[in-house]
Amino acid sequence: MEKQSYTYKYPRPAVTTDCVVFGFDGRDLKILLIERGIEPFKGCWAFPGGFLQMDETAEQGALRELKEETGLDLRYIKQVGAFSDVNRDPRSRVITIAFYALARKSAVQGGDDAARAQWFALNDIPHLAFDHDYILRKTMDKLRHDIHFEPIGFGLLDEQFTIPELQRLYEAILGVHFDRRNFHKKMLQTGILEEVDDFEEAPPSYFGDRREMRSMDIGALFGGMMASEPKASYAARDDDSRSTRRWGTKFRFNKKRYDEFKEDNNFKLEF
Amino acid sequence: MEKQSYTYKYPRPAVTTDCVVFGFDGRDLKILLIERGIEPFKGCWAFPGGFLQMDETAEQGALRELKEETGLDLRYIKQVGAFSDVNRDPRSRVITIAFYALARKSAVQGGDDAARAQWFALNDIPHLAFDHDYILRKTMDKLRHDIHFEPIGFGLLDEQFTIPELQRLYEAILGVHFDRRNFHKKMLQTGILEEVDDFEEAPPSYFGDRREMRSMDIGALFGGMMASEPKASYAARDDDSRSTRRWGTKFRFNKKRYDEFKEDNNFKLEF
DNA sequence: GCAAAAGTGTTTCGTTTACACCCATGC
DNA sequence: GCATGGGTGTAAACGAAACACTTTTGC
Repeated sequence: MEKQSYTYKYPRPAVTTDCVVFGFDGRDLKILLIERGIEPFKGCWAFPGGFLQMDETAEQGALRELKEETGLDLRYIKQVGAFSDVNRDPRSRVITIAFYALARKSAVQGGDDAARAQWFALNDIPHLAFDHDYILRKTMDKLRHDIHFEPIGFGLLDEQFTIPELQRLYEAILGVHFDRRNFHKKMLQTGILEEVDDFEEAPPSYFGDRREMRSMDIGALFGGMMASEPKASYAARDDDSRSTRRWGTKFRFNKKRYDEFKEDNNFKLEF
Repeated sequence: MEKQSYTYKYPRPAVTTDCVVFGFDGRDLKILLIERGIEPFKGCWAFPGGFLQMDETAEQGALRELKEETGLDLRYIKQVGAFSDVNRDPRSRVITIAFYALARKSAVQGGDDAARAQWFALNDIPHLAFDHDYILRKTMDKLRHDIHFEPIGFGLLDEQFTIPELQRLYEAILGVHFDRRNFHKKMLQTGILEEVDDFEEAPPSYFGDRREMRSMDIGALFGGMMASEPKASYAARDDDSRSTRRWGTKFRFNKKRYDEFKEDNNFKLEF
């Protein structure tokens, strides 16, 4: 790699990206941090991130850095905003564009590929490098706000989850407690959840079709109206010796229903 | 003018700011645009904005450019976000940080200091330079969202305003129609408005024809939409001793009450 | 006098909240 | 069988939506 340099007529700030990665282990909301190996703030913890390259958007840059530094290969991030305080980096003028991302439970529990990446529970965050404390506050504000309007929670759970798991997540993010029954009711009322058969690791093709069908039926039922009972008959089905569980019902997020729901509500939805 | 240059080890994108300035003339929501005098997009309309300087935050830069280009001296802007598409500027890699700002009615009607600045009604926006069409869409989305949670409307009206004026503004922003009585009630019960004595410096007929304008405008606007019911008319009884106006009650935004209200509602308020 | 806008109160309806019981599971 | 957590129904309270009449002002 030969040494190059780039010259401009006017001074330019450097531009970096930072990514606040949220994870949820079933109890606490967590954040993925990197221990800095170089000055400034060597030894401090910071968000994964780095300098933006010329051929990538900020989103792409944030995802690339995230992968490089933590091994996490995510798809979806959401911009929090640009942070441009003049002295936020002691070396020189650096503007950062911050994002947040959601990692599924399995990613949180699966080890960290990167040596110096580590998950921290939200109430146990160390003092962070640069203005990352401030960025974190702003990002939390945004997450707490966003979760009321976008199906964010589902990005933090595995594809299949139970309503109580979802509730614990909401409570962890918002720091409040919901009534079990009302939460359950409200979530189902939106119609954006579809029930999933209990078979966690069903043989692919044989049960695959069947699960698909059943999901559609349930979806249609909920979409219709909730006046009375989703008393879906658990009739003759499922005599399986090991899975006679009548609770622990798994659901999954149905994007199609969500989009419809959004339109029906003129894009003003609330969770 | 001496020629200088700045050299960096790695390439850097240029960073600009852009400011979407909203105004409201009593009828339409408007946006302040600048006609570009140079390439690229010479002759096209664009948001006021320009290159960020090294000693100012993005907010400061946006306000500075706004003042330089339009004469508007505002205080408060809100960040929309960074736009970083690789090819959004045909010249080179330029990232922009976009903001929106709110200008009071009087600023809208007061002429534009800058030769090439002009207000455009929202439904009459020309095709804009760069990705400003896209930025505008995103900014509108954000404004429509924000107005439910922050006392944005008041920044677009003069310090004193009537409830119907406020309602027209909300309707212009959100593109919906509210019931007069419910709107009135809801706004008052938030407690963040305080009534202003009628006799306070009513700036006389300088803007006298504004009322006329307004009536006409409203008539035209509602011509097809007034679904129901101003029923019978009643004879005017002029036995009232004082012919002081019994309507046209002015209110003003009470920031202190607003802050209290916000706390009472745990910062989750809705308008 | 007439048209158009502003101000006000009540009823209806739907949503949210509060709350109790029974069933599965694991120890 | 006991503790823990999951699943469901229902009534009360609250807030939002629908809705009519009266007065002021300008012409």
